[in-house]
Amino acid sequence: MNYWLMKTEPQHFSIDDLKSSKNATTSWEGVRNYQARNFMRDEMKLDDKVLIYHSTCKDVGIVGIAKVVKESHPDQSALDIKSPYFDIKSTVSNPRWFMVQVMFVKKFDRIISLKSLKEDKNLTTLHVTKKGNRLSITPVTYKEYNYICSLRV
DNA sequence: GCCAACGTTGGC
DNA sequence: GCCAACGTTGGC
Repeated sequence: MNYWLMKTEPQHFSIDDLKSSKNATTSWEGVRNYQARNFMRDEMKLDDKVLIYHSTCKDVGIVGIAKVVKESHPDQSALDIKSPYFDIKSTVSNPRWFMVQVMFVKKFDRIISLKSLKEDKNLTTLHVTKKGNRLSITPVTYKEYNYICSLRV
């Protein structure tokens, strides 16, 4: 099993929005970065665990856990001309963008702030603590995942 | 709103 | 293939 961190902007789609979604499940649409796409398309497998991270907001950090419930399939929003994620270069026969579906697992009792992640000596290898990190989906090691879960319930 | 860091585009 | 220009991300 693999472990991941996925960023979301809570003013757009928060962990509470995920929890209150139908079946507590959402399609992770709108990723338009090749590296992040490749993780979803090639490496994210059923039941992989996902740390949900809130970015570009007042309280930045990891807020809870989700899991993969459907593996890679084409991101339909790229084909929808009315979608903000529309991409003219993506077609039905040759889709450019892929997504997975994730399901809410739990919300932590409180956020694990970016500040505390950065200060934690056990998490110096976590991608999100590194300067200039912009990738919206990053792999997390089993060790990092377990450690982060041990910080919160 | 600022700005550093990074990704993408396109001319050459 | 190089690289400058531009666009985006995201913390602060």
